Order: sequence, then structure tokens, then C-alpha cells
Amino acid sequence: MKIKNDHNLDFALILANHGVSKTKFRINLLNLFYEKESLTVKEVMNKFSNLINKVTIYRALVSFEEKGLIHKVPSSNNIIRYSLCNSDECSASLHKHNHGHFICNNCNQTFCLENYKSPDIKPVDGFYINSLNLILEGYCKDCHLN
Amino acid sequence: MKIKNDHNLDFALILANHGVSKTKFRINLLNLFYEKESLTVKEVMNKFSNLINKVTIYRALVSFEEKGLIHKVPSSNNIIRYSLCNSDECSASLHKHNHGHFICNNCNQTFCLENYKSPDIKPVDGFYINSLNLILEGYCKDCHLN
DNA sequence: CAAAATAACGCAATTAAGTTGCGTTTATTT
DNA sequence: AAATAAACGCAACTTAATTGCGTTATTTTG
Ligand SMILES: [Mn+2]
Ligand SMILES: [Mn+2]
Ligand SMILES: [Zn+2]
Ligand SMILES: [Zn+2]
Repeated sequence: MKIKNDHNLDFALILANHGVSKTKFRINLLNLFYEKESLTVKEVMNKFSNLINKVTIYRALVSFEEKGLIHKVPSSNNIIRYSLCNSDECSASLHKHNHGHFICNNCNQTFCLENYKSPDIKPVDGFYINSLNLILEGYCKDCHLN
Repeated sequence: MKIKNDHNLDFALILANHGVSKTKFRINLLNLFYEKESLTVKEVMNKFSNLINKVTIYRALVSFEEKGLIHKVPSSNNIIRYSLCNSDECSASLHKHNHGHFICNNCNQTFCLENYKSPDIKPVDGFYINSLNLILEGYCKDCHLN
């Protein structure tokens, strides 16, 4: 029992429970997702000071996604963002959050908007639904002023 | 008064009203948006049989967007989609639709889901909101079977 | 309506996100 | 500890998106 991170979580154990190999990098990557609401490949690269090969990051993200640890967040630019799955609301094959997410079109940070409740997922004739996301975009406090 | 399209609309006039130059291509492009729920650059290119330079398409889409004719549709892949603004719900600076949109992760078609009502836009402390989108993703009827 | 001004267009070159193959290293299983 | 499987790094590649610039089409003005 040697957990020493800001979340009192055993990230190696979480990885193991999801069938993901617990390498140093992947443990740190999972930790990172607990610190930031959402991440892009570039943001991960910067966080690791470019010491990790970008291909490794891409493949780790795909692996995390396949094993139900993270999911993609829709946005209007052409950069893929990932966000930690909420164990209450997400399963490996059906992702939703009960609240909206705000994406700043300048700094690209994302923020949870607890005020915005997203509708429940209900089946629709002939559509196989994998995810539901309520996306708000615009400028955050910092970026609006500039 | 020589309007001969499937929508009984004078696309040249609409362009003029929005301050967009009415070239043959842009008239046809606007027409195209009235036929398809959403479009990517590649889809536009194919519709014009690759006769229009892709840079021209990119710049026309940016122009349409700036003038409030179309807006981006968030998605989880890295390809930008545009959709016609709804004059009832969209303004040049604030875009929303009152219903969710479904994106097929295989054929990339989009479908309006009138059953899914999106919440109203309400101001949030320190956030400047430009758009609200309710995005559902998965597989459409055709692509689910394959 | 013709000239001047402005906006759109096409082409070539570039940037940057994302992917693939393969040999090597690290982790997991037996 | 040996065998198996997964992760990693590097180089090369693909493709979406952007930029510069000279040319052509549209719009504005006298
Ligand atoms: Mn999820
Ligand atoms: Mn709109
Ligand atoms: Zn911002
Ligand atoms: Zn489909």
C-alpha cells in the first residue's frame, strides 16, 4: 500500500483492473487525466517535456479508450481531445456525462458546466448510440478579455 | 425572378443579404447546404467532382461562417463539419439548434434527432458562449448492420 | 457603362495531426 | 527463469488545413 499522489488512488491498480499494462508512462498518464478535465496529444507531450514519443502517446490513448478509461470529447476544431470516463455514467461502450462541457476556442481548455444538465440517453429507431455530449464553445474568462 | 431550384429560394439573394459575393460556385455551395444536413470539405469537393480547388472550398466555408450562413458541428474525429444556420435559432455570433444531432462514426452522415431537445442557452459566470450543441455519436441504420 | 477597387480563385508549397511498419525493450504469463 | 505478449521509439508516410502570390471575376464608384 504505497500510494503517494494527490488523489489517494492506486493508478497501477486501476490500469490493471482495466486490462492495461502498467508502465511508468501509462501510470503517469492516467494520473494526468485526474488533474486535467481533458487532454490532447500535444498537451500530453508538453506535460512530459517531449520525452515521450508522440506515437507512444497516440497508442496509449487508443488503448485507454478501448479499455473504457477515457473517451473522446467532440469539438469544432480538428484536434482530438480525451477526457476521463466517469465510472457512474460511462461504460466502455456507452459514454455520457450528465452535464455540459465548455471548450474555450482560444486556450482550448475544457470546463465542466454543472448547471447544464444533458438529456438522458434514450433509444432511437435504427440508431446505435455510443455517446452523448452536450458541448458549449466560446471563450473562457481569461481568453475573453484579451 | 428566375429561381429554379428544389427549395424555391434565391440563393444569390441570400448571399447578397449576408454580404457574400455571389459567384457561381458559392451559389451552388449554398444550395448544397440546403440539400445535406452537414458537409465536410472533402464531401464538397466530391460533390463538385473535384473541379473546384480545395483552397477555394476552405475559404468559401470560412467566409460563409464569418457571415453567419453556416457554423461548425462538433465531432469526435478530426474532420471539420459545417451545417447551415437555422435563422430561427442561430445568429452570426451565437449558434444553437433546439435538437440533438447524430453523427455516424462510419459513414459520417449527420441526422437531426428531433426527439432530443437541447437545453436553452443561459449565461454562465465568466464564460462567453458562442455555441451550444447536443451531439450523439454511434452508427446509423445502414452502418450498424455491416 | 467603363474604370477602379475589392473579393474570389487556382496553383504550389508548407504546416501539423494522425498513422503504419518494424526492430527493440519492457511487462506479463507460464 | 524462460516464453509470450504488450509497449516503446524511430523513421517514413498520409492527409487535413494553411499561406503566399499572381490571376480572374465580382462589386463599387464616377
Ligand atoms: Mn466515458
Ligand atoms: Mn448556426
Ligand atoms: Zn480560454
Ligand atoms: Zn452511417
